[in-house]
Amino acid sequence: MARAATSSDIFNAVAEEQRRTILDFLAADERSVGEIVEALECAQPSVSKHLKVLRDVGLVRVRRDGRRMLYRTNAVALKPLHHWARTFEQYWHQQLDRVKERAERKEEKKK
Amino acid sequence: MARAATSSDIFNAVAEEQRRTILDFLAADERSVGEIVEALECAQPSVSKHLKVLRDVGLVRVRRDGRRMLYRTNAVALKPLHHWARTFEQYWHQQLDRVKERAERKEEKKK
DNA sequence: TTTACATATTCCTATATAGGAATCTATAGT
DNA sequence: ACTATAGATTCCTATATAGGAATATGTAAA
Repeated sequence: MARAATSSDIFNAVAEEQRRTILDFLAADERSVGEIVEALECAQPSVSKHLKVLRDVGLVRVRRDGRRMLYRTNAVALKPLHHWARTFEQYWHQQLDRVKERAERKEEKKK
Repeated sequence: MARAATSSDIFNAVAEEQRRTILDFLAADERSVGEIVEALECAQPSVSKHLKVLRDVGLVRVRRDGRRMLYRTNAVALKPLHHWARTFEQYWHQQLDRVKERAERKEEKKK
């Protein structure tokens, strides 16, 4: 079997760096495709394809304005990613604590 | 060009669901490959391959115990993912606020 | 040193890109 | 009705899987 489709879920969709950059760029305000192309210095068809993937998984919303399409990040759709990463917070605190302890024991020995 | 390698960064590595499940499973305690195979109901070679990807990006650590290999999640390596997702927190709060406002305006009209 | 057990690696195949080029579609202006 | 502009879609290709089967490697026990 091949890798899961990029548009099968948000994890696969944001695996591509350009798509993360697009989400960053569209987070605060809506922007046209042309503005994204200029900001990313990326070919227009590539941007359109990335936007389709992001649309398919609900990470961006679109509305038409004349002949331009205005895209905007749908931040809420990133919650599952944030939530998953967050479940590991407790463990990395533990890890840092262990590092600290070791450093402190070393200090003790010096004395 | 094809998709970036799964082992090119943590975002690509965790795009695969099985690999996320493995990270969940190895978060609290170290486990042998056999235990992972049993827990995931996944073929042993597949698990070994997933573990290699996770090792390559630093998401798991290994140590040998006799003829078993004990793996454990290196939670700290997930921080960049958490941090990136977190930058959108402010935006989804704004979104939820807008939804709330709309609901409240509706309530007002009813009266 | 055989034998058994635990993992890792190799080989194979179907599939899904990402990017570039070319083309199609839709809307606005004249 | 034309023409120009903004985006979307299609076609093409090199590349990287994920999973299954078979095999190799490494360690422990008899």
